[in-house]
Amino acid sequence: MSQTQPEQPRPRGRPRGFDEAAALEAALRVFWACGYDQASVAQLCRAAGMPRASLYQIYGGKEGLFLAALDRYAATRLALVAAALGPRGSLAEDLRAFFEAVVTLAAGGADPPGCLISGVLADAAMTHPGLRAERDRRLGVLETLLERRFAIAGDPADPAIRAALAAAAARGLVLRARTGWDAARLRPVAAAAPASFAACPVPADA
Amino acid sequence: MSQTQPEQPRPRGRPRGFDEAAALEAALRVFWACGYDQASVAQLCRAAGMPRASLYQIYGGKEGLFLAALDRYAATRLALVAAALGPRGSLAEDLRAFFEAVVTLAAGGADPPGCLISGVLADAAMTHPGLRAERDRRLGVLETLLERRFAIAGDPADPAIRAALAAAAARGLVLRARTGWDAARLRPVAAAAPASFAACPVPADA
DNA sequence: TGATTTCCGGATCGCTCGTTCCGGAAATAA
DNA sequence: TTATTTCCGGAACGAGCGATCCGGAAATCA
Repeated sequence: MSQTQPEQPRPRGRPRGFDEAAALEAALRVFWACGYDQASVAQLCRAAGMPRASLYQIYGGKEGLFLAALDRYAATRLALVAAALGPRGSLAEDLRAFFEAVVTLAAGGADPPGCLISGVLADAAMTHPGLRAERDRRLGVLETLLERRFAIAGDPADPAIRAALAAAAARGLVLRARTGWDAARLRPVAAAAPASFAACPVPADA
Repeated sequence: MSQTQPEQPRPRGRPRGFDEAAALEAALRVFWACGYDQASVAQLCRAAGMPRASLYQIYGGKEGLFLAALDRYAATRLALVAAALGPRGSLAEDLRAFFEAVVTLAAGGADPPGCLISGVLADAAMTHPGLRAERDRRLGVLETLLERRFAIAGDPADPAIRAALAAAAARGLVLRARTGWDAARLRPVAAAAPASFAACPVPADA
């Protein structure tokens, strides 16, 4: 009861001198704040307290570290946004919670402004073909989540189109957060979104 | 009547061996396709048919060339989007023309996908402080245009908020264009936007 | 024609980057 | 202790970047 030994009794040689999870979190925030290309390996190692050699040993390189950071980002940040959608109240109520979660994520203050996926990853994928598939997969998640929620609400129009439009609005808000708009300025805009995307009965092709 | 001599009789020394307007247009497209940092001076000069020395002579450097490209972009591309807003018809009709112009600009096929301002400039400003003011000014133009149009329509709610939301949706569409969505895929989403932003009577704070 | 002004092509300079390599240090296993 | 395995700190490499410089070439002016 004095010690917990959840897994292996001990690795073999000299143990690591840094906390892997804390290092990944620090690297994630550097990528988030600076962007993929502008975050230098030296800066990442310094912030993470991780030796250069260990970065290449564990993640294979800068790109591998970035992919691991994306996983952590999805698990710790996007999970909150996804949970806000997930049906709890009316469509308008859940959309309200969703857009509020988006504003908190993008301009909450605790983390760098903007979004690691729609901002940093989407941009990095333009010049690093190895990140294209990751970008397409990660971006598609939001449309899928919204489409499911619209479908549950029995929305009369094509849920995929409503989802794509709501996702676009969310990403436009996030872009504004990255350009300096704070939460107080974004919140009234986000508050107007549910009425636009849920209250309107139908896109009205007539 | 055989020749037109609009301005100076002649510059003094050896004349330039390239067309300045065509060179700027070519540089604009390189920035648009590659991004600011990824567009190397060598690549810009090659595409523009402009010698390195002339670039520094005329524009002072890479950043000066980029600012000139932004001016050209606003004059030749954004003018179309602004004109679509009108006012020419009803609010819904003008919004329909606006979002269609946005899709054409961002995924029309003739130019690189995405937007030079909300994409390339917004990203470059993150790491080049000298571009921040330019970014804030250029981004604000769209909100201003939309706000004027909403105000003309006598929209019951705060026009600035409706404008910010519509601008966010437009930029989200543009982001999707940059990630590979073509015009055919974007158009139905854009077509659903006017009904969301114009038809709904009021954001409904109740 | 000769003098002057401007343009241009290429070499070069610092600088930063991601990556690799190597030897000493620290831990376990026998 | 001795042998073995793993981590770590720093030096070094090769490539690409933006920017500068210089001498020859091409045009106008006197």
